[in-house]
Amino acid sequence: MPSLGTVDKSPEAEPVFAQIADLLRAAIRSQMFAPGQKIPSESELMAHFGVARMTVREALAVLKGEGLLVAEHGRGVFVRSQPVVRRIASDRFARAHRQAGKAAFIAESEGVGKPSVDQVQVSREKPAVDVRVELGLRPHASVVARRRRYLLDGTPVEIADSFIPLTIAKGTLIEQENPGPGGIYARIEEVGHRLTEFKEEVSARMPTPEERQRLALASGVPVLVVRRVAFSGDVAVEVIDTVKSANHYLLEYRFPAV
Amino acid sequence: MPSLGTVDKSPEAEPVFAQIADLLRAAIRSQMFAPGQKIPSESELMAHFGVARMTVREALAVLKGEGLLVAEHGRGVFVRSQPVVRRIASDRFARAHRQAGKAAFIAESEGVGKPSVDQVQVSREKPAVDVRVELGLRPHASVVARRRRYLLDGTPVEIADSFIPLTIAKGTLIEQENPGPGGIYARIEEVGHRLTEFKEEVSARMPTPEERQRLALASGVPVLVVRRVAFSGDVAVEVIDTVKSANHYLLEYRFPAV
DNA sequence: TAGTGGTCTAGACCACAGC
DNA sequence: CTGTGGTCTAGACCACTAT
Repeated sequence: MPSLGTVDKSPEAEPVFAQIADLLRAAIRSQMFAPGQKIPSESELMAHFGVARMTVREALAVLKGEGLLVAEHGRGVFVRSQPVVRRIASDRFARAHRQAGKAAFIAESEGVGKPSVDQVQVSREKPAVDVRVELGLRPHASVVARRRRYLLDGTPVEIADSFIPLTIAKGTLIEQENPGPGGIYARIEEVGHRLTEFKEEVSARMPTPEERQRLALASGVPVLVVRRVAFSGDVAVEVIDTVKSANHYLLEYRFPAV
Repeated sequence: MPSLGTVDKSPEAEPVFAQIADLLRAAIRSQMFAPGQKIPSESELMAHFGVARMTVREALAVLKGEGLLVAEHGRGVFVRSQPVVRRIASDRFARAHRQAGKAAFIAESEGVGKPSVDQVQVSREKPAVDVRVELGLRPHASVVARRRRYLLDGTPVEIADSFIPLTIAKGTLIEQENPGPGGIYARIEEVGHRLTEFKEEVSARMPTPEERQRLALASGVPVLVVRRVAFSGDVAVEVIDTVKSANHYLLEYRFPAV
């Protein structure tokens, strides 16, 4: 084991677990432990620092929470290798893509990996209040809800729930599992709602347990929460709520100076 | 203490700490424990579930990591009250704001709170490689770096590091602590670089310890990382790296369908 | 089988908040 | 002073991985 330094156990010093976390963090940053590499076992760290196991584990918990380490049961603790980031430009909704039969997720996946979709659920329902207001619907109006998960090379990267007013989606392929070439937006334009503008609201938070499970997130990985509203003139024709693994996404926006 | 249910300690059941975390999470979601309210103490939870203290603490650690709970030493553990979210639209860089003497952070703070800036550091330096490439500079070119922290009603919300080519900033107010009315962008336009476009790249991750300290972040709060590049025609005139508390920000972008 | 991390116990002493 | 959470010890048994 490479030299990790020692800790100061005097009462006025920092907590020992914090010192160990700092030393390990510095070792990782300095590449003493490279991404993907195994760090010393808990037993070795106990011996090296002369502390109890829980103290070592607390230090490791700090670094797992920062997303720097991942544990693999029975194998060891490893430095998390940096993820491949997907750069998504805001032209991913270009009409040219739709006319070429590409839905947005397929367009943005080009050159990154093989896109796929699963856990598709389509239903008619009463929308939540905020969705209803965003769509400008009357209190008892219905929407078609499309819920699904997107994967890249088999790795789940995004959960997406779309809501389209029933008056637009009724009887179209939007109500089927497979909405056809060009995706939902192509179908919406076919029934006469030419898309003119998008609005996206971006925030971040820690995932819920269900999101962690569906996105197969390691601890210490937040999610990007994006709500997009598609407009045809002044009328909103779709609201989509997406939850993206922050590991896999980098969103790019361009806008003119006005 | 309200009824929290019981745990199943049989070997084939879920780990006890996970069950306790689930029960507490459900109690919080169902408003049994409302935001800001104190949850039962560790001793009470130990007695209620009949487990050791470390088991209770592990359950609490899970919920702290999710951002649902915060501990206050000597007082108790509390349900985190939901933060005020700042909605920031992408017109915050409008020239009209600059001409009214408002820098971007002041413009975006209107109606939200009282903006302020501290920890200002201005220096000339060699930029990091990625900044240099983004600015299209030659290998030994220098930039003016402006580092500062933004606060809203005294609460730190954002760390921002700007880099402006020395050829643009030299001898202007950009090299002073206070860049004057309208901010940096006003000064850049004054020396003949009319801004035409912005690019923003948005991602999220857990904060480093330094960022946690400077932004006064509770555990379980990620940061939004935004790099913005300002363009005058084809030439990049500024790169700014911002780290924002995800608690306080909701970014809004609008873009036309093309 | 040996070594790893995952869970859990039953204590201890400390620092801080509030009465 | 009491009760709270923060830190730490020294064990135990389990589940998983690799050989």
